[in-house]
Amino acid sequence: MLEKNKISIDSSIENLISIHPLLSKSFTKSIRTKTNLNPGSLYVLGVLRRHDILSMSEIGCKLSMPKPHVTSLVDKLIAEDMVERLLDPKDRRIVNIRITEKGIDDFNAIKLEISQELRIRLEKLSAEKLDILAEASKQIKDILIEMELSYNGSSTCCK
Amino acid sequence: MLEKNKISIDSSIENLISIHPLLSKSFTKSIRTKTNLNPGSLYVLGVLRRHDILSMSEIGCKLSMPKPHVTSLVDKLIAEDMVERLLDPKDRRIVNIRITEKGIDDFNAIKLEISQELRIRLEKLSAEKLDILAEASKQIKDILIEMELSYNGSSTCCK
DNA sequence: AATAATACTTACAAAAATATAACTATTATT
DNA sequence: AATAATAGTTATATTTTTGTAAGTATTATT
Repeated sequence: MLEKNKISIDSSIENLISIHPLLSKSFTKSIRTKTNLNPGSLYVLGVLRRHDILSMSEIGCKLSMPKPHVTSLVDKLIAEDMVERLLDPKDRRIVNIRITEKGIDDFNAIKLEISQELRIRLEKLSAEKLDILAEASKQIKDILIEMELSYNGSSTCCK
Repeated sequence: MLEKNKISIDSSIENLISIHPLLSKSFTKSIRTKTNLNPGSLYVLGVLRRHDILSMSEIGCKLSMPKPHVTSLVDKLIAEDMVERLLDPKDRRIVNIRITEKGIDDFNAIKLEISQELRIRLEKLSAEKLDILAEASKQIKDILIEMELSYNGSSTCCK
């Protein structure tokens, strides 16, 4: 590991640790007040929006949630017809969860709702900063998703 | 509002909504397993690390926490000598909280602890991606902190 | 001077997340 | 065939967070 890379890693960690509670502030409260889903169920819906189909274990792994919690969150989403259970024909122990059309529509609507306050604050930024934010947020999202995938494949997750 | 800005805002929101649970996954679990602070207390410590002194109301505002919760989280930090109460000489209703030297040291140590897993994953990234991540995360942090401040000044917060 | 508003605390209830153990059904190993 | 391992569920307890109401001390308003 090069010295230059170490510096990049250190400052990335420093920045990401600061970003986390700031984003949390932006979204968690709106999820509670503006939707009838709890935050956990919405995160499950979000990860299914990205992957379409995941087993119960994979969901728990990707969101670092204990399995029993995943069960209860998925139960709520099923009650709302946002996701559905599919039995895996190759291994009948596995329960695959797929997001439904309604789930996709609802998720998009919820995203609009919970981002209203953030949108108001973003509208006050300069055009230049908005450009920077759009580009930087895309880069971080892509890298985190890439890491999520590689992490998932390792032995430390979904053991 | 220009059409170009709208597009930047929409895609920023889309990206930030995806980033949030991915970061949450990275940190929340390590906070529980590797520290004896609950996540809330650590967020309070983090915001005090950035601002040095804040009143109880300001802390609650910046972290979108109900006041009674702030009281209990600050109590825990005081018990650990990480922060201290200061009476405001100009308005004796106000309780200002200041991070101590020990609080700063502890926070830095905790940051190292809770970022270990993330560090392992970051080390697998290419040098090019690490550069991008370091730069992008700094840009986002700066913009979110700038918004935090302006948000704080508006009438919608700390009412 | 009396009243209202503010900052904070205390007390309590409820929602959400976490952790653990026990259990069923299925698949893999021996 | 017997045993072990895996995927998921159920049940239960604990921690963390949220929300609300009431109360104290102080400051601002009238």
